[in-house]
Parts: sequence; C-alpha cells; structure tokens
Amino acid sequence: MKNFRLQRKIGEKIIQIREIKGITQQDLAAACNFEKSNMSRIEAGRTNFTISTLFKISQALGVRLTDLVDTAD
Amino acid sequence: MKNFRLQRKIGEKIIQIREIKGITQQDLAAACNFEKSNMSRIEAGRTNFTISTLFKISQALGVRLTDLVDTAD
DNA sequence: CGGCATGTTATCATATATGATAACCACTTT
DNA sequence: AAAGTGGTTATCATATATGATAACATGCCG
Repeated sequence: MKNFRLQRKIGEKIIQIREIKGITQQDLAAACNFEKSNMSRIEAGRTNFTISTLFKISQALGVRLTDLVDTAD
Repeated sequence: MKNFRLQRKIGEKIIQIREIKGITQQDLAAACNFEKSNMSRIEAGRTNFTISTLFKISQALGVRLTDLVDTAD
C-alpha cells in the first residue's frame, strides 16, 4: 500500500465536504452501506480504496468524483 | 465488483489519452511497472482498480488524476 | 455521575485487486 | 511461411480492500 499522501489528501477532502454538509461520519458511512469504522479508515488515509468505494462516497456526499480527486496536486 | 460502467468509462479515457500520446498498451503498462495483460484488463473496465493504480497510470500518461476521472457523468 | 454521540483503532473473515505467465488472435513485415 | 507487433483473455498466487464487530477515547448533556 503506497501513496499515503494521495489517500490522505482525498480523505481530507471527504472530511471537508462532509463537515460542510453537516453529516456525521456515521451517517455518511451508512449512506454508503458500510460501517463508520471503515469510513474512519478511509478519511484517515489508511486505506487504498477502489474507485467504486470512492464513487459511493461521492454519491453519498452529492458531489462528483472529480471533486474528491481534485486535490490540486 | 460493481460500477462496470464507471470503470469502463475511465478505461476508455485511458485508451483515448494513450492513443493521443501514441503509446502502446505495452509501453504504458511498463511505465506503470505492470504487465500489458493487466493494462488490458483495466482499459476494458474489467477491474475495480484502486486509487493508487489509477494514480500510477495518470503519472505514466502525464496527466492529472482528475483528467482520468472526469468522465462528465 | 451515567448515558449518548462522534470518532478511532485493532482484529477478523472473505472477496477481489494486483502482478505474473502463457496461450491466443489479427495484422504487418520480411 | 515465419517472425514481429499490439492487444485480449484465462488462470494462478499473493497482498490487501472491504465489511463487520468490538473496545476505547472524548466531549457533551441530563
């Protein structure tokens, strides 16, 4: 598992948008059909998620996939 | 494995950029440090790749991650 | 204080992505 | 015809993402 930096950046983006929308990690996880523990792992950059996982999150957040990936790197 | 459509779309985007740059699947795969067979799988949308795999490809293609993900969906 | 909400971390089983090899097809070139 | 090029597909072993559960920490509130 590499690219911690990228994963962390995207994780931070998820947190950022999630907090703006005022949802809890718990609720976002539920909207994605997984557990809050897994969402925590993702947001912390501790997992090299697949594109479908990221897509689920983007859908749950109501943003485009691009918005999560666009970390200005 | 779901989101065949998304994976396929991104795969098509990879093909598109790869062909514009005039590189073979073989060479792109080599630049990413994997085999052409795996690149074929990815381009065909037959794998739910991780973000780090997509990132490697974007780097090898000399484009931003966003450019691959931006499928106007 | 005792609950409750929010988030983190460890750990487990299971599914699947990754990396590699090999066989194959369609073309092109020698 | 034989060899080379570009791509596809099947299959395998291994690493790891996913999904789940549980224990924990922190802060807040009744």
